[in-house]
Amino acid sequence: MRYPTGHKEETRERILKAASRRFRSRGSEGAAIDDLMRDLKLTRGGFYRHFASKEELFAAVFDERLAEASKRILASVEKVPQEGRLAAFIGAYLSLEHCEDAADGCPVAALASELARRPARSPARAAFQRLLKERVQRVAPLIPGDTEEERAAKARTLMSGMAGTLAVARALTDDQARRKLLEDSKKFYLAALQK
Amino acid sequence: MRYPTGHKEETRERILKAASRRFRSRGSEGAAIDDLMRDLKLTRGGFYRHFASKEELFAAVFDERLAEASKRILASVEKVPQEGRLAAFIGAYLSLEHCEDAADGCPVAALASELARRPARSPARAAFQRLLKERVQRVAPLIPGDTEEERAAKARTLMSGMAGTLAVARALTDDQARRKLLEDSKKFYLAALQK
DNA sequence: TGTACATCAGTGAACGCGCGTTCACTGATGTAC
DNA sequence: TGTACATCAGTGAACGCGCGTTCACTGATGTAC
Repeated sequence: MRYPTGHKEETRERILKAASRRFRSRGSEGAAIDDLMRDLKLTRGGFYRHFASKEELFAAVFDERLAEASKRILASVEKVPQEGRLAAFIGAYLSLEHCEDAADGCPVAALASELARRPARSPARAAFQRLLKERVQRVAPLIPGDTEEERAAKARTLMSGMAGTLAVARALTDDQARRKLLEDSKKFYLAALQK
Repeated sequence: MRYPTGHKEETRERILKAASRRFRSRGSEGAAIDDLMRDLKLTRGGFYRHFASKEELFAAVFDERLAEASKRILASVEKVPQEGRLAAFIGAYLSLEHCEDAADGCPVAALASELARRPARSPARAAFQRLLKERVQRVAPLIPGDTEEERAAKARTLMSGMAGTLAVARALTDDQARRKLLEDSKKFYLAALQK
C-alpha cells in the first residue's frame, strides 16, 4: 500500500511515544518490540522501516521524546508566581502521582542506573547527558543562589537526589513508608534550598 | 563425589558473593547464571542444588549479602571521631571510588529502579525494604536532629538522594561533570544537615 | 487520458541466539551390616 | 575389619521460550510514457 504524505513520520512518532512509556515503566530490557508494535496495531517487521535496531530506538527516545517529559512538569510550575515555583517543582516531582506513574514520569528516576551499564560512548548516554543539561537550565532559575554556577550546581544535586528518592519510593512495599519518604524529602530539599 | 562437611554451605556463599557483584554491576537481567557459575569453576546445573530459581537467588542476595555492603562503608566511618562521621560517610558514599566501583558499591544506587518493576509482594522487595530499614538505624545517629524520628527521616532522604546522585554520576559520559556533581552534592548535603 | 511499472510502509513466517531450567548420570565418601 | 549400598554436590547435554532481526512478499497509489 502507498500511504499518504507524512504517514511514515506519524508512525515513527507513535512508536517513539509508546516506546518512551514502555521503557520508563519496564526498563529497556523489559520492553519487547513485538508487544510495542502490537499496541500500535502494527507487526514487528514494520519496526525496522523506522529504526535500525532497538538500541537506536532507545537513544532516539531520549533525544526526541523525553525532553518533553520534563517540560510538562516545568510548564505547570511556571504558572505559579516566582516565589512559589521551587516549592511547586519539588512538590510535583515528589508527588504520589509522579511516584505511581513511572510510564509518564521522569526518565532519570526510571532509567539512570540502566544507562550507566551501557557503553560510555553509546548514543543513548550522550542523549541522556543532553537531556540533563537542558533540565539544569530550566531548573536553576528556580533556585536561590548568588551566582549562576551556584544555582546550576544546586539544580544538579536536587534533580539527581530527587530521582533517587523517587526510585526508592517506588521500590518500597509499604505505602505508608512511601508517602512519608516523599513528604520528608520535600521538606528537606525545600528547607535546604531556601536561604 | 561426596564432599566434606560444610562444603555445600561454602559453595552457596561463593555463589551469593559472586552474584551480588554481578547484579550490582550488570543488573539482574544482565547477569547470566551460566557466566556466574563459570566464574566459580562450576557448571550451570549445579546452581539448582543451591537455589530454586534465579529470582530466589536475587532475593537471597539482598537478604544475606548486601547488608554487608553497607556495613563496610559504615565501619570505616566509625573510626572517625563523632563530629566528623557524617562528613566521612557522605564523603565516602559520594567518592569517585564508589562511583567507579558499582560491583562492590551500594545496591540501592545500582538496583532500586529495577526493584520497583518487580511485583510488590516479591521476596526481593521485602528484603530490600529490610535492608533500607537497617541502614536508617545505622545512619540516623550520624545526623544532628532533636528527635530520633527527625534524624531517621533525614537519614532516609540522605540515602535515597545520594543513591540517585551516584546513579546519575555513573551515567554521565563526561568525567569532569561526574566529579563536579559528586563534589557539589557532598557540599550540599553536608551543609543541609549540619545545623 | 489510459496503461504499465515503480515505490515502499507494512506483513508475518522464519532464523538464530541467549538463557533459565530440567534431568539422567557420576563418583568419592559415609553408613549399615 | 571388610563389603555392599546409599547419598548428594556437581556435570553437561538438551529443552523450551522469548525476543531481536531478516526477508520474500503485498498492494494501493504515484509516476513515466
